[in-house]
Amino acid sequence: MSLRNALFALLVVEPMTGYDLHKQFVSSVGHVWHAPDSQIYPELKRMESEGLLEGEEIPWGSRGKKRQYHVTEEGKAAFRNWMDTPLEYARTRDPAHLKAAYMEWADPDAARAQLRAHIEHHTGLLGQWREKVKEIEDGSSAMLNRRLANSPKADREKINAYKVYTYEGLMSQAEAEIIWARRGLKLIDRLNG
Amino acid sequence: MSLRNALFALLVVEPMTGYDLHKQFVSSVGHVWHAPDSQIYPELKRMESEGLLEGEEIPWGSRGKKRQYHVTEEGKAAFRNWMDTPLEYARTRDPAHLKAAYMEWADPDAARAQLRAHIEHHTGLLGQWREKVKEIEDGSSAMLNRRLANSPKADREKINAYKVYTYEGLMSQAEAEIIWARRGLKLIDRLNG
DNA sequence: CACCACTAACTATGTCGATAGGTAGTTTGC
DNA sequence: GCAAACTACCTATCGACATAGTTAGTGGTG
Repeated sequence: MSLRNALFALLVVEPMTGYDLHKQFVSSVGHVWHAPDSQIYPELKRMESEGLLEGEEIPWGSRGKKRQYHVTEEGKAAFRNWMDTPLEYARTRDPAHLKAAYMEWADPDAARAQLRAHIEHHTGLLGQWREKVKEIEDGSSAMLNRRLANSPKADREKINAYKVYTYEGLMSQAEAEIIWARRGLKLIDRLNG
Repeated sequence: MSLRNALFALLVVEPMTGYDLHKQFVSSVGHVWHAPDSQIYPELKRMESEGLLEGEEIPWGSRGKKRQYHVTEEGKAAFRNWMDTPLEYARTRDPAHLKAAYMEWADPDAARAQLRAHIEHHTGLLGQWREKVKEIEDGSSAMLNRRLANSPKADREKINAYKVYTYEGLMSQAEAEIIWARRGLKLIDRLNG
């Protein structure tokens, strides 16, 4: 159900094609919800058939065409409804911590490599997110600027603030992972004297 | 593939039935990897057919019977191989942060309720994990004691240390989420002052 | 004008996981 | 002595995701 609402979040800003949405899933929303295009296209059709979206054929070049979707009132209501409904929490499935719990089975060097990869992975994410926050703060994000332009003035501060707030949350997750993995490296050293 | 390795992690300690494993997935391993019994039973069969496990019919009561699985050498090799192979990181799918990113669409009170639920959820987990760490530290966990008894003396310190280390990682994740959600509550107040 | 990257959309297959059942025997407690 | 709870195992269905394709038109570069 979250894919659907990620699509809503993008489409309430401005009408888009499946391909446009797909690109957003690579960059912006992709940071909190990833989806391949093979999931996006069928979901758009389903949403249209349920009356939550409306698609419009628009020409592209001389012979080409594309389908642009916009959110109906019913769709907006569904999105707001999801926003106002508390989440159900999925039970954990965390391969990195699963592995860590049984690390005595690993070769110490492989375990070190694993933790170093964990650090690298989260350092990479951290870098990306810092960039994103910077973009928001100095207003250089095209998507966000369109979103701000299409929104009532009163909402603009909120839109920025919640975006930054979200990225800060992701960043503190990543920082926690990095600290944890560094402690793990020390632990491996200690246990393998 | 992680379900398979979670099963290995339990079965290398001692032979178990599907039902025993299922119970472990509710309590111990379930904290890092959840699985319903409807996934466990077929996976055990698959692993047996691949020669990674061997099942043995043992009587239970007068007419009942159960199937106890133990890991073959091939299975142990497969587990060690997984332990020594770096993880591939799945792209994020985080409904809580997805929602937070578009919180201007929510009713402020609903958003507050959401964040309070987030705090409660993670506070609950934190409590469970603190308990688990205590159990490990004062040696009152039955499963862990069997595992320690079946392990070479040299490994016992490692087994305990990696378990505690894992729970500490989970705990710092939960703490980060709680801090983030508290900041969110303040932010909502400020923006809707 | 050929080439290539990009835009646009879609399909097909397989696994994973959630959910919700069903059957049969066993043990415990009142 | 029987109901309830637990042990044990299994199936069936559905949606979510990953992966890997296919087809067709567009726009820019050498």
